[in-house]
Amino acid sequence: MPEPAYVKIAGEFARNIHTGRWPAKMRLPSYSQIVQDYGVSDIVARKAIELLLSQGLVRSERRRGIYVSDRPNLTRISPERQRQTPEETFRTESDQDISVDRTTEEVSATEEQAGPFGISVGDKITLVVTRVTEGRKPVSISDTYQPLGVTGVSDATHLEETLADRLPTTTHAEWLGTEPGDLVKTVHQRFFAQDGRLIMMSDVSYPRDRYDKFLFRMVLGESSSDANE
Amino acid sequence: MPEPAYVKIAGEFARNIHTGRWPAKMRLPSYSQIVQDYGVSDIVARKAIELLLSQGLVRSERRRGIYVSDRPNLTRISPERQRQTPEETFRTESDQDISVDRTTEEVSATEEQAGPFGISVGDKITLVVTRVTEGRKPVSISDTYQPLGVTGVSDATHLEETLADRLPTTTHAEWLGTEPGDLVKTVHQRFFAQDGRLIMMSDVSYPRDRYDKFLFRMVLGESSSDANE
DNA sequence: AAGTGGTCTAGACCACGTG
DNA sequence: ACGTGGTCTAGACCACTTG
Repeated sequence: MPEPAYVKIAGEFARNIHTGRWPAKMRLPSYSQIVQDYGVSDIVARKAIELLLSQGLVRSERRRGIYVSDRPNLTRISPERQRQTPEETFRTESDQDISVDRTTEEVSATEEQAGPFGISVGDKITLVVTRVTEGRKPVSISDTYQPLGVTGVSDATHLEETLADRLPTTTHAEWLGTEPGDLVKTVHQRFFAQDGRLIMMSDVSYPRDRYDKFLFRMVLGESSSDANE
Repeated sequence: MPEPAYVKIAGEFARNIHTGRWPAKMRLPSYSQIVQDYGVSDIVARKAIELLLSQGLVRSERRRGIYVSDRPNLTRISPERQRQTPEETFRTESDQDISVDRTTEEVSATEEQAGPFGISVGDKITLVVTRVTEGRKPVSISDTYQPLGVTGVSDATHLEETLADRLPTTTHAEWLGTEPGDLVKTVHQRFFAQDGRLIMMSDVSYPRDRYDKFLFRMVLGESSSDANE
């Protein structure tokens, strides 16, 4: 039960990236190169790269090559980012051109929105789709729902964020340019007012190589016992 | 550019699981079964299963089979769980036998602990290793560090949790019984006192199929602007 | 003895980007 | 024209579990 070849190769590559020996955006050796360099077969090289892809360390551009992620150590921090506009948030994360595009429309609430908002299916709500690019590369797309008349979240005092790995909706997949079968990081947000009323809901998708980790700052209630799980 | 065969198969299986047609713990068709049923090759069947594995919908038991996750819809909720002991937390998540084992020792702080705690490398600190099993299956292992003399986190008022997908440490991998190259969900916790002092740090690992999603409840600061990213 | 999941080899075709 | 990443086939061996 020795370490499989693809784990060994992936480990070596990961170390190169973490230590900075392989800088951001560097092109990795191609599959055929790896096959030659390490004397392994095609599939071993692919499994190694796939391991890096699922950790978000590298990104694949079809027919061009595999590249080290743009910022392999970026952390998404909540809830601070909610006090800023997306422009501000992404600008602090980046040294490149950020572009934010919003489209607003009125749609009929489905079961998914009607339930949490406490309205009826078919009731009109506002949908804002926000698309963010960084230096021409899409980095985020979100669907934001609010009841008519409500604008912004200045009344919100509490935020719930749910993080999961999901197959993106077709709309999100198209915008992010992911391959069929590619998972994305999804953040589902719910903003609540002081009285517990739901003010806004948002579904955000990020490509897997966007963030290395997700940080959440929380306030603890009265008595916390021993914490370790 | 049609949908690849393995995405189609994985989608079909995922639907079966989400709708409950395939109940928790059910054994999936074996690779050779899938090959026959769908008239595809070995590698297509494997890529399909792998897609489910990375979403945590199924779990693989070597030489036994692929099984639907025990609770394919479980959510890990913070910070509520910090007010409970691990026994209580996992008990509410489960209908099975929960066993929690703790070992305490004194170790020398490495750079990783010394920095955040504001002590010197080599200073003694307390390390508590907590191992949790559910019905004989390991579901969590954590390394908890505290300065000597500090016990518990009753003074903590703030909690930071960082979520990431990582290759586990050897200790964690052994306990969880993961295969080489398997990623795990890691939660890095930091407990702070009112004055901002770091009281406790903890590194927790979960197998990929333990939680479907991670929920975090946060309090928003004064002025929140428009939130969509 | 048969079946299983995990690893691996040696090929192949396609659509597209680059030089 | 060539190299690229993505998909796919048809084999193989191993170590172990199950009947």
